[in-house]
Amino acid sequence: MRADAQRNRGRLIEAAREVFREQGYDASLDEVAKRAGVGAGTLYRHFPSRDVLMDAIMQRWVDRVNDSVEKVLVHEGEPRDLLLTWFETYVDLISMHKGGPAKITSAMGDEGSPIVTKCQTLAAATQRVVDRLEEQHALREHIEAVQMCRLVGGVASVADSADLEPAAVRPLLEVIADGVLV
Amino acid sequence: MRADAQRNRGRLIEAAREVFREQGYDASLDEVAKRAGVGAGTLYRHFPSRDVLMDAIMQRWVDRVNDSVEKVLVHEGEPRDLLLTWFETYVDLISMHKGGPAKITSAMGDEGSPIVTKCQTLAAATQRVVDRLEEQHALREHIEAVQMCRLVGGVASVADSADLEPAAVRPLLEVIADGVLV
DNA sequence: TGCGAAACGGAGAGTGTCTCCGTATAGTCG
DNA sequence: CGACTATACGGAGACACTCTCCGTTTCGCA
Repeated sequence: MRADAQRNRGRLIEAAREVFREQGYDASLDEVAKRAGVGAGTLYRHFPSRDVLMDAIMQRWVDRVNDSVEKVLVHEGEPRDLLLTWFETYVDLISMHKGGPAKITSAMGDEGSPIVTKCQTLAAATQRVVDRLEEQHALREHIEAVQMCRLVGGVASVADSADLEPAAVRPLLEVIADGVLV
Repeated sequence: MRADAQRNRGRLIEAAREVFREQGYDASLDEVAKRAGVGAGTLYRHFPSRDVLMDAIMQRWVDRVNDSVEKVLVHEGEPRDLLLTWFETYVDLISMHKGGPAKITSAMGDEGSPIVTKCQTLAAATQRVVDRLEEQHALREHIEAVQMCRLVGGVASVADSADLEPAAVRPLLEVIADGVLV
C-alpha cells in the first residue's frame, strides 16, 4: 500500500473511533471522512461499508476481550461468581458503542458478517469460561457457549436500547446464570 | 373528524400494515403514503412520527395479546410448560415485523414512548402468567414480570436480527425458564 | 348555495449514502 | 534527477429518505 493510503487509513480509523464513541454506531460516515480530513471517496475506497470500518476499529478491542477473560479466569471462587463476573464483563465489552450489542450479537454465528472474527474472539473467550465451569461440573447439560453469548447479548441489547442502569441489568444476568448452572 | 380524514387515516394504516410486513420496521414512509394514495403531508399530519403510526397499526395486535394469554392460561400442566408456552407465544407476538422485538422491548418501561400502551398490554399479560406461577409457588423470589419481558425480549431481538430458527430459540427460553423457576 | 374551517398534496429543504471521474502524487526506472 | 505510470485522492452530484410549508381543494353546516 502506498504511504499516503496507509496514512489516510489510519486517520480514518482514528476519526471513526471518535465519531462512533460520540454519536453511536449510526453516526454519519461523511462526518467521519470530514473529521479525518479526507474526501468521502477515500473513506469508501478503504472501507466499502460501515461494517468493514467497524471491524477495523475493533482490532484493538480484540486484545481487550482476551485480557478481560484472562483476568476473570484467575479469580478463584464459586462458579456462580465467576460466571456473573464474566457476564458483566461481557456486557461491558460489547456495549462500547450505542447499537453495539445488537450489532455484535446478531453477527454471532453469521459466517458472512464482516465482523465475524470479532465475534469468534468473544465466543472463544466465553468458551474458556464454559470449559472452566465444565471442569467443575457446574454447568447443566447441553449448554453451549454460543447460547450464552446470545442470552447475554440479548440482555445487553435491551439494556443498550432502553438505557438500563447496571443495577437493573444485574438481576437479568443472575437469571441467566441460574438457568445454566446446575 | 371529517369523513375524508377518517378515510385517509384508515387507508394509511392499511398501507402501513402492508409495507411494514413486506419491508420491516424501517420501510420508507413515503412508500406508505404512496401505497395509500395520499401525499406525504397527509401521512405526517395523521402520524407525526413512525412510532405513532406503528402504534396505530398495533391496535389490532393488542387483542391478539390478550387472546393469547387467555389461551395459555387455560392450559393445565406443569409450571415450566406453562411458562415456556407463554415465552414462545411472547416471542411470536413481538416478532410480527422485522425490528419489532427490539423496538417493543426497548420501549418497555419508557413512559414517554408512543407505544407505551402496547408494552403495558404485554407486561400485564406477562403479569398474569407470573401471578399464576406465584399461586403455585413455582417462582423464585424477586422475579418481576418486567424482567421476564426484558429477558425474553432480548432473546427475541437476537433471534430477529440473526434470523434464528425456532429450534435455536427454544433452548434459550428454557434457560430463562430454569432461571426464574424454583 | 355559499362560506369558512379542515384537510389535502407535493414541491423542496435538509441530511445521509455512495459513486464517478478528473486531478494529484508516490515510487520506480533509465 | 526527471519522466512516467499505477495508485490514490477528493468532492461534486445522483439518489434516497424524512419532514415541512403553504397554496389548493373539499367537506359539511347554515
